[in-house]
Amino acid sequence: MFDQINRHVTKCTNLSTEELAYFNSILQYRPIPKKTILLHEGDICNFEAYINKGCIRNYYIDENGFEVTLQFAIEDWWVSDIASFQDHTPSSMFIETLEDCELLILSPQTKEDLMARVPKLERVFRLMVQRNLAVLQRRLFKTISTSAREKYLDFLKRYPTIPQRVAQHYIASYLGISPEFLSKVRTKIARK
Amino acid sequence: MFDQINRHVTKCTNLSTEELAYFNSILQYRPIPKKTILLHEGDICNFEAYINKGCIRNYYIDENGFEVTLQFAIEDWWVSDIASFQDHTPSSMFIETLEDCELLILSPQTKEDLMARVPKLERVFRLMVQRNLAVLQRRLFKTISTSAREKYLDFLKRYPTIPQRVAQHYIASYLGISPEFLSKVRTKIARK
DNA sequence: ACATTTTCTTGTCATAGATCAATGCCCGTA
DNA sequence: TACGGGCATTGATCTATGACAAGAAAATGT
Repeated sequence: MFDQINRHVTKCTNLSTEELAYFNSILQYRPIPKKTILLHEGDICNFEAYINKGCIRNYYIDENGFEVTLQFAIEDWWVSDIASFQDHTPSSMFIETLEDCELLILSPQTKEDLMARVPKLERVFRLMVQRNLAVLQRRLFKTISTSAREKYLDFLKRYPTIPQRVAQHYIASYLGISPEFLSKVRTKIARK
Repeated sequence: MFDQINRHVTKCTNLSTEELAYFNSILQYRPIPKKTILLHEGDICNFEAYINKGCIRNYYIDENGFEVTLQFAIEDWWVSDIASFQDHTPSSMFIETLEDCELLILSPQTKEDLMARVPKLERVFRLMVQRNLAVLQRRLFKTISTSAREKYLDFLKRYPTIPQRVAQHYIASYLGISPEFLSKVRTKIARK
């Protein structure tokens, strides 16, 4: 059950058996059914969840009720609203399971304890956030500078497994285009 | 000369006088004239720079030669291409001074040393990156979900001092709209 | 297997914003 | 004081994408 997450965490540092055991002991295992909203806008995010199995997205809802998907997360990813989690401030996003999931969860307190007891993990988490940031920077750039078609093709290249797992209108909301237009883009691509 | 950066760094942790002294001793002071390109696409970013004075932007150039400004940075901010800096991989962005600047610089090696010697700073830098990430998440959301007008008004609210310091076409490239259209948006706002 | 809901497609029309071109402005340099 | 080069503005088109509507297809539960 912890194999996957342990491999993940030790990718960029090495931990002793005791450290790993401690780490695993504080993770809370939670199976969650699909279509469950784990975090509502306005809530304070009290989890940082490693996905052992399943698929999750987090998204915003704008003033007109339109959803903007910030991220899809699948096996071996973490999901959270870091800002809300860190500062205990109300979140402005939603987090929702798209499939039945198995999660390994850190609460703010256990994470603090963990960092205090295994300081090496501070670095691991920093690197994780950095990677996240780099990915998001690139995405903003692409969002601003390319057409719907290119964004979709780029998405397929980077996340080839996602389209088989989630409904297309979610992908549209990730790309920042309407579902109808995504459909048109797809038929055009298919025709060629 | 180090007052500002020391206040900045001790905002979320407290360091002993020796730790601070060590930190300051490894910072490299560099005055840089305006319009200097500090990092070219393809280069490996070998600095993480704290801005003591001045204004900097980093930006991408797309396949059609259009610039997309990722970020303006002024006093009390850090600039770098973290991904390139961390992994020693070629950067895909440019970093350019917009005014004469005074920088305090970390190289990858000195940063490693610093982290090893003052582990508390690991946390400080993680929090910095997290904050960055949260800001960028919000920006992506706004970029996707709002009109040029709203984005501009939002920009004015969040960064009220920037417009006085940088040319308008830079702001347009930050907002992801053409300079001409920004001009039109502005006149419309002014008329009301 | 059927009914109901959700998702996807296709068409028409509307619009925010891009592109291009022309003009004037400001500012640094000689 | 004049001149040249970037900037900003304005107006006239053009285009990618959105909005709406209706139907087809696929998924879901009973």
